[in-house]
Amino acid sequence: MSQEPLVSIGFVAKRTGNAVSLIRYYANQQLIPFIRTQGGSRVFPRSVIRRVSFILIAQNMGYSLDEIRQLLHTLPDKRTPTKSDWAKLSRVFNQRIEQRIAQLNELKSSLAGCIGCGCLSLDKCRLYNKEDKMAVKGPGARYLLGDTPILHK
Amino acid sequence: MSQEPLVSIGFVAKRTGNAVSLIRYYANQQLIPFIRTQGGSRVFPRSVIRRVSFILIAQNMGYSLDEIRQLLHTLPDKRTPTKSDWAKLSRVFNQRIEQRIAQLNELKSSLAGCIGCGCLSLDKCRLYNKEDKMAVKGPGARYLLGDTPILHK
DNA sequence: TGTTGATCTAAAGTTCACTTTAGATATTAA
DNA sequence: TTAATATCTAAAGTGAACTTTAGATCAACA
Repeated sequence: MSQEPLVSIGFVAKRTGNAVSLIRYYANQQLIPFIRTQGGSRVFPRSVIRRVSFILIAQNMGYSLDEIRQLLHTLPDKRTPTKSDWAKLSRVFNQRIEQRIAQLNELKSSLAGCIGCGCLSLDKCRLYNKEDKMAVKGPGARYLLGDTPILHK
Repeated sequence: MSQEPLVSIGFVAKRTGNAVSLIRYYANQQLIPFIRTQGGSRVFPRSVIRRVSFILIAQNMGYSLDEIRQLLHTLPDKRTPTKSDWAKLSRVFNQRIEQRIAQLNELKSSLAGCIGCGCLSLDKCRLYNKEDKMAVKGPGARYLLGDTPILHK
């Protein structure tokens, strides 16, 4: 396959700061590649450390493991991902970060507008979630910070 | 108690864009106040709509329902929260938003530094999580984006 | 008055993301 | 070689945040 050095599950666990059971779980979930020794133990290309790190960050960003699996499928299976493979992936990722930051900024001003100053107008206060999975988990539209329009007269 | 208009569970559900079961759940979880009609139905002060909205936003920010319960306990039990009650709460909240934005910006530059440009140095790439609950769920330190120092020679 | 539709309860079920358990086999270090 | 440590599997358990189910009661209106 590749000349990449192979590492044990314990090594990966320690290096990424996680439990061995988690690494095994990710392996079983097809999130990280591995091969077996003659004895049956999993061994991993060293690059899975990077991959696990990516998974953790993506989770922190609100991606589910399923979505992460999709994302990682853009990486090559047969060879060790190169810098440019990762770079491509991280560009997508960066967009999400930007999006999320924008969202939080919006939230901030909404809070200021709706709660802070006491403006209760529906127009200004109601934030409509437009299908952004990262914004609000779960399906369907949700009205945020929307108090009743009755107060609005 | 108060002269605030009372609304049904279905009304709250519709107004906040959620299932009735969720509103009932939050009520049972002591996240939103309610009283009973003679017949046994829950009725809510209209202000719970605002409260529910707050819960949804806070969840989106990464707070657990437990933490949200804590946050909401700073609101008055006996009277309808005033603008300044909410304002106080939203200040705390705003700090978290700021924090989170800062964190995402850090993540962005780390991604640029570690993945984008191919710098694999451990010093630059490893992000140590310092107990920030919002940053990374789960206990203990996690090393993010940390690939091996061996490549660093 | 009847009949829809809303609400009730308690308990069980669901999904996600893991961890734990138990007993077996492998690998490494002394 | 022996003992300690690491890893294996399959299955069950966990906790958070809900939803679903079933059967009963309540409320609104034609």
